[in-house]
Amino acid sequence: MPRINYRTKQRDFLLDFAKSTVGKHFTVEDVKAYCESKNICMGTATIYRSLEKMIQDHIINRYYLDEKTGACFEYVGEEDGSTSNHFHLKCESCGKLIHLECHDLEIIKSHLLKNHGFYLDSFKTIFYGICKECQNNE
Amino acid sequence: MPRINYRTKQRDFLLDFAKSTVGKHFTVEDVKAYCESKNICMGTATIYRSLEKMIQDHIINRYYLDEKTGACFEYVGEEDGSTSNHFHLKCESCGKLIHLECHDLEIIKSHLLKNHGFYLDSFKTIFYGICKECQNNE
DNA sequence: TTGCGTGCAAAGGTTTTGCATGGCA
DNA sequence: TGCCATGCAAAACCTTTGCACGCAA
Repeated sequence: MPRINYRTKQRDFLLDFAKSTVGKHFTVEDVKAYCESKNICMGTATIYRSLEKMIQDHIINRYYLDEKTGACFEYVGEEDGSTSNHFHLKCESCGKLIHLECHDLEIIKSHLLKNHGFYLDSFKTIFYGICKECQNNE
Repeated sequence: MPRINYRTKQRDFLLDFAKSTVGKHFTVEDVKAYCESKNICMGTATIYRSLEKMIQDHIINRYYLDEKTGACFEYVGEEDGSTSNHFHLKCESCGKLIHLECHDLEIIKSHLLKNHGFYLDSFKTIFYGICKECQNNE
């Protein structure tokens, strides 16, 4: 596959949209809807191919949720790779994505590395569960 | 949808298969292959419908990995949900899924709950990173 | 000019649904 | 006997691929 990224209208557009969703996630369906609302034509294949490249460039992260059909994407381009104590919590009830800065959770990384030889990628990993608000509502 | 679970050959068969995979996960494809090897006929729709019911009955758990290979299922019927210490580690390099039983990781759950009010679903959460073997190869 | 990027359509794979039949309670 | 469960096939969906053309470098 090609390695070079040409700068195109579509790529710029998609990148702008992704940036506008910081702290949330979006789906391919969301991109399509946004394109339609802006009267911009972008083929489905292009969306998938562009997203795929951005994933490989670590600009975007992809993950799958249980409730939804289809993949979810999240913009992570501006995050500092050295902040290894940034974690993502995803509420399975309300869908909210929580960005958590917590030094204590460093113990997870070191424990996994020392005791199990596993280097944790805290950017990619998403902790699923139930947030405080949703616990109270139940 | 119907609430009652009739006891049928197919359901028993599927449950037996699920139990035989404790500590690992399986896919719909695995179920099909097992059926074929045992010369038992079970339609794809039946597999999906039965699995769906078992999920609702909390007998099995479903989660999605990054590859487009479809859903993964795991038998959890005999585990105690309140003290579950079963975690999933996924190697981003070789793709291996490691099922890890580790009491020490309980500290993650309690820390997230006490300090951040977040109830961690350790069945659904997948820790992404690099396994020991792949670290040595690099 | 080169060859990556794009749009369209078709293909591929997974999961769901409709319907008639089978089988548990 | 009532009604859920099943098998088959088709449909619904999401995602990928093939191909010709467009466009950035």
